[in-house]
Amino acid sequence: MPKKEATPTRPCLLLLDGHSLAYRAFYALKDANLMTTEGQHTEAVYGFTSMLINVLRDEKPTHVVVCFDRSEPTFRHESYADYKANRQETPDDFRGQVSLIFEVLDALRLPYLSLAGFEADDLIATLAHRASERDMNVLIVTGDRDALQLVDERVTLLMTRRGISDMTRFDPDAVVEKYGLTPRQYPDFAALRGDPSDNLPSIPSVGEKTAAKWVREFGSLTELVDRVDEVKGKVGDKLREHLGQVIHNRQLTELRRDVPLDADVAELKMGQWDRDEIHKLFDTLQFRVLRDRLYQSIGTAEPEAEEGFDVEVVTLGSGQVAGWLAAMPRGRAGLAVKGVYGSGTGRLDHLAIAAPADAEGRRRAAYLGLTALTPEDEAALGGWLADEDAPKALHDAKGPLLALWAQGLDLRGLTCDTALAAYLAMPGQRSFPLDDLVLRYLHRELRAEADTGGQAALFDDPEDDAGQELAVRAQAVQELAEALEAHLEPRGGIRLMREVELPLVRVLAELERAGIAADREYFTGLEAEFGAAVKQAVEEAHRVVGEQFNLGSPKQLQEILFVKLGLPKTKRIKTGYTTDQDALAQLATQTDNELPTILLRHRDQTKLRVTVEGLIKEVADDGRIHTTYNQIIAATGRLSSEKPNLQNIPIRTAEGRRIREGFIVGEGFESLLTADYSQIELRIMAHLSGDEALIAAFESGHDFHQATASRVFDIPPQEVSGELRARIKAMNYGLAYGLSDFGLSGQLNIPVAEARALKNEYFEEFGGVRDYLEAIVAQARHDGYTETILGRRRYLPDLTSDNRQRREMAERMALNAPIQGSAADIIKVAMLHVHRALSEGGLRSRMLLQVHDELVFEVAPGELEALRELVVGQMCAAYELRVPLDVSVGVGRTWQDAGH
DNA sequence: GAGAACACGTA
DNA sequence: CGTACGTGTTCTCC
Repeated sequence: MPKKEATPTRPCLLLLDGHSLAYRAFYALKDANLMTTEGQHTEAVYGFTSMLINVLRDEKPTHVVVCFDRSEPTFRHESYADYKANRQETPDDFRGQVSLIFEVLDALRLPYLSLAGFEADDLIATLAHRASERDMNVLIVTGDRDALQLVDERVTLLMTRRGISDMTRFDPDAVVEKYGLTPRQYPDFAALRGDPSDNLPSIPSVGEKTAAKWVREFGSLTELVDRVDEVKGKVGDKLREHLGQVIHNRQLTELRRDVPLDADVAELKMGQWDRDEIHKLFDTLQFRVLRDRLYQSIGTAEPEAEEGFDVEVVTLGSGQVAGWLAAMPRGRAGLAVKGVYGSGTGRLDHLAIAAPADAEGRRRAAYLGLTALTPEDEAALGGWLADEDAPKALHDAKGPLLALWAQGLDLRGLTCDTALAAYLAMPGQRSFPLDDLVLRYLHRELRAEADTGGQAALFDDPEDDAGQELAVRAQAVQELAEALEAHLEPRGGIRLMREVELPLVRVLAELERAGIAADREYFTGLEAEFGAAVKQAVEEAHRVVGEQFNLGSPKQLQEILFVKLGLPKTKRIKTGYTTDQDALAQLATQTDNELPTILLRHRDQTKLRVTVEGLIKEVADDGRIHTTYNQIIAATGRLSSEKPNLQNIPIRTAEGRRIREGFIVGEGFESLLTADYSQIELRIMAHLSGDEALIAAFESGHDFHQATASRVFDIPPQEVSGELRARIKAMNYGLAYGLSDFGLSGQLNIPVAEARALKNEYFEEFGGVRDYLEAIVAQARHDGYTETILGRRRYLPDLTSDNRQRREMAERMALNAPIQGSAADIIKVAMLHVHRALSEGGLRSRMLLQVHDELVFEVAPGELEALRELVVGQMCAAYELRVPLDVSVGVGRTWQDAGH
């Protein structure tokens, strides 16, 4: 086999409009008033550099150049004396910053250009044109809308929206979607509309709407001019009257693609920057944080992997799907999708399927659009996707699954989800981008392998680029699935993936699709109520202090509390002294000042108001809230919930519980049912430690905390006071978190010595627990990881760290991970079993939410008792511990009523 | 403007 | 100086 050269699918040229971005940055940061100690303003150079770092990190261009305007008049000024005549003079604070930007670019070894008589836009147009001709992709970054005319299949525009980094990405479709016009039509539209910023006059009573309508109707300005008599009414007269001016506008709006530049686009390659020079320059500019960001994001030149992916991809046209699928070799296919999904729904537009290697070792892939399938194609594809016996691998399948469901398709036969597999292999990582995994496990780049020598024609059609890209992903997923399975196999992770995590994807998708019904009006009323309470607290606080201040600002609070009022100092934090709940409560009792109490109420009510606001925003058109569960975030194996987070809805206070009344039973259902495990983590601790006394406490039939307290203090259970029970409860729970004597003393408000004594008394009775906790840390230090009852690992390299703080942190994690993680394992198994039993039992009731140790169901009419029995039965039997699992159930119209 | 810090809700 | 999360607001960057 001839060695293939490692070139990316296609080189990418990044073109930036220097002045446009510098101005944006300057105005965005003007209020921040950034300057060096010598008084040199740095808003523009700071903002520009910050944006540049982000774009380089996110887009990884191969070539780059920054274009600047010049002070000399341009050909536009010659043609139109008033061109940009209304521009305000450059602000004083901005002066000098452009030359600093040049210095930054020099240090970064990035080229920049300007040419007398032309604007940066024209240079960009010219370079984009040249790059396109050389088959490069182009990415333009500017705040100038005139650049929209340059967008085509090869040229993408990133336009700054408000500041500098909030950018909209424009490909041709996006331009049409946003403006209802093609990129080519945009300058026609701009000429008709006029442009106040360039001082181009507009036609009286013709605004954006009319201008856009004409261009759409006639197709182009030329056509409109030819048939100008067809435009009826007063606006028609106005148009005819100002036609000359419009045509002149049009000439000025056109960007020149033939600027006489010496630059050869192929030579604008990204190079390595000068570390020394960057250090010196950033020292002068006093860019401390920015330097760290630079080194972090692009500082470590990533190890270049040599190879990409060899894929033969065909774009399947009408009627070709069935045949291609039928001819696919046996084995597991890789799948990659393009589309949007989330919040329980979605829509896919393209799909790539990477077939397993055939007998000769050839790998073929197909790329197909989902929007224009023939009925036959759709049937063939749908059949294959839903075929349990056609094995597939996908990266992060839950979203795509929801999208497919929304499109009337199903996905079965998933034998590996590479994101899940990677999560089990590296549970501490918080995200699993495909390109990173490919580099780590396959030692390759996520890109197509291009043949050397004039084969560029292969990819001439930009449409094919998209297909190629998606096919590469599909291929990567297919190979990655094998690699990750090979990695997990000897580590005991395969069963966990196949029997728990993978089947759970489907269950979670159903939860997300179902959502939970919300009472929007109720929430709105609640929001108003909390809002009023907030307002009142603010007024009271201002009155008490005698001045206006922002109660939401910890910084201002510190100033008021500790300086102005001179109240006792609280716990130190990075920025001074904490103003958190505990501290405020302490101040409230320590002093006569009523402010801490008011602040507490303000915090409280603000939090509730904000929570309700967040929920209202998330109510979908179906009147339900569809959260998204993240299965690959929590290092312990728990799920997390986002958009909105339904796992932290208040429950502790009466006011907070009112929010739960807004979660209601949906139409067609009878009630909500909640089922939660009582003290599951403590039961797991009893199981794992095997401590007979602890096990006995669970089997005693008494309240668990009461029973343990009775044993510690050697008194009959019924004589355990509330105070003693509370102490032991804190102890029971604290143990699983690695609670220190200090922490316990703080929590119970007792001296450290007393806390230590309490702990010793506890361990005298429950010595097995201490032995277990010590053993688990020792084992983890030895092996490098902890394990749950289902073999879920958590790696803790810091257990051998020299840094005491890090090491002790890791020790607490090691204590907690098997307990929290095993609880997560058990409820995941319970969810699978409940789900299966619901379907096998033919029940219409459905699972809606999971909150770590609680499941929420919607009860179909007449199914309450059957559901209760099924849920309790399945949850209790999910895993056999040395103590029984206990489940308590509540039923009601709202989540609050269903609580217990 | 982006990112860090703080604060706080749940299990 | 108790684990695991997600979200909102304010402040800093220089």
